[in-house]
Amino acid sequence: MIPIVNEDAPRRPLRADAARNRERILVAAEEVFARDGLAVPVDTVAERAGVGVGTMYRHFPTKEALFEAIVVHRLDELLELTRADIEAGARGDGATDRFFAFLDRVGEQVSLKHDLFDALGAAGVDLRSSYGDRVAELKRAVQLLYDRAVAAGGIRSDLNADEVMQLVMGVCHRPDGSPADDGATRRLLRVVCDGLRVRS
Amino acid sequence: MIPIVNEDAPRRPLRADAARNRERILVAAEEVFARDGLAVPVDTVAERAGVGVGTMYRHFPTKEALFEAIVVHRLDELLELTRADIEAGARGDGATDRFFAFLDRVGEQVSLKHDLFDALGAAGVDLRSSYGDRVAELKRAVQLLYDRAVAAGGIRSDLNADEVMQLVMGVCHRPDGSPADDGATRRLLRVVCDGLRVRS
DNA sequence: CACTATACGGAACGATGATTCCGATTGTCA
DNA sequence: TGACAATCGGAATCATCGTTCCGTATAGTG
Repeated sequence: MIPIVNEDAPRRPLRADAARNRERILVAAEEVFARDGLAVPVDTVAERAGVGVGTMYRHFPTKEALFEAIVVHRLDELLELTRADIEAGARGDGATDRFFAFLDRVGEQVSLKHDLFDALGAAGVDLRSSYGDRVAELKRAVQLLYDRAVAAGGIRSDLNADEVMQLVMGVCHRPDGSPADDGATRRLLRVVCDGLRVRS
Repeated sequence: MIPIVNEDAPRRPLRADAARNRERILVAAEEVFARDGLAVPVDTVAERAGVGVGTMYRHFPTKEALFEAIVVHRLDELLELTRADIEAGARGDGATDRFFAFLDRVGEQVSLKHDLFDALGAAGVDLRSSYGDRVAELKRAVQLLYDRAVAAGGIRSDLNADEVMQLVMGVCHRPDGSPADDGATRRLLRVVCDGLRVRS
């Protein structure tokens, strides 16, 4: 129950070079994971950061840990936007459009950040990751916005948050070496959104 | 230009046990690749076939080669159905429904056979695989059925075969350890099809 | 400036998975 | 049935990748 050590308070400030390297590693990892997802070898990140692997492992005890650091950051950004959407809180006519705009945003992130896709994909399978609660929150947000749009009468009611996520993720995912986007992803997402609308 | 040996004609008939093992390997691979996709270790296939890895490698010089044998078979089945659809050849009212039924079939295969997904996904990236021409044919078929449905006035016209495939594949793909289906996939595909319809 | 705790780099290690090799086995044919 | 080529099985090998270790370098401090 009571943790032996307080993990939140750093024992002491990092040495200057250590702090610098930690930052470099995070920046490099953000780029590399975005491009190639979790599959990329750790050496790639280290090289890109201009740092030895040993250094990486001092800062992040495991590849997973580094990945999680990135993904948690990504999810926090996404949740920030989401909260804005929720609080803007249209329940009337705006609800449907707001929901679609939200899906657009999620879709854009997923198609841009390969790591987000991997994380959310894996999250479906195992929710015990350290960002599991954030994923749960995201899912709750999706469900809430979806329910509001349903209540506003704009979209079909026979889905749930998981299924909506599967639609967006599936459609917006871009396989590894695929060429530039030129708006195809957005167009596809629009097809899905049209499909969600109630038949007029 | 002229091949030194004719690869199509087997030098001599296979020995009885060899033929039996070859068949077992194919059966095992079909099951295992369907369940786990290309990611599964070759030993799993060998074990399932009740055969040593060495035996596998005598029959298929590479993991890729075995995988291709399976996928080519899968694609041929799919193309068979597709040709039936094409020749049934409705150009009028039926074209849209026929197109959707076709997508249903593709979606079902993709969600059932994990290997098909891997193969088609990779095919987008590198078309030089030995089944590349079959994929190309499938794509042509999709385009044809799509064009007919568009001509019949049933669906939107701003997509192409690649994009239609991406929609279906993304939506129907089932991540590795995911639970049983209970019709969710079909429901999602229906959303997509509704999205493809022209607004009434 | 010297001293030491901290941090660094990258070679070495361990696990996993594809592929190769070779002594043992077995089908086929006379 | 005996001989032999085809085939088999699975241990050994090679490559990749995550992780650990340890000798070296350096920021911080007096």
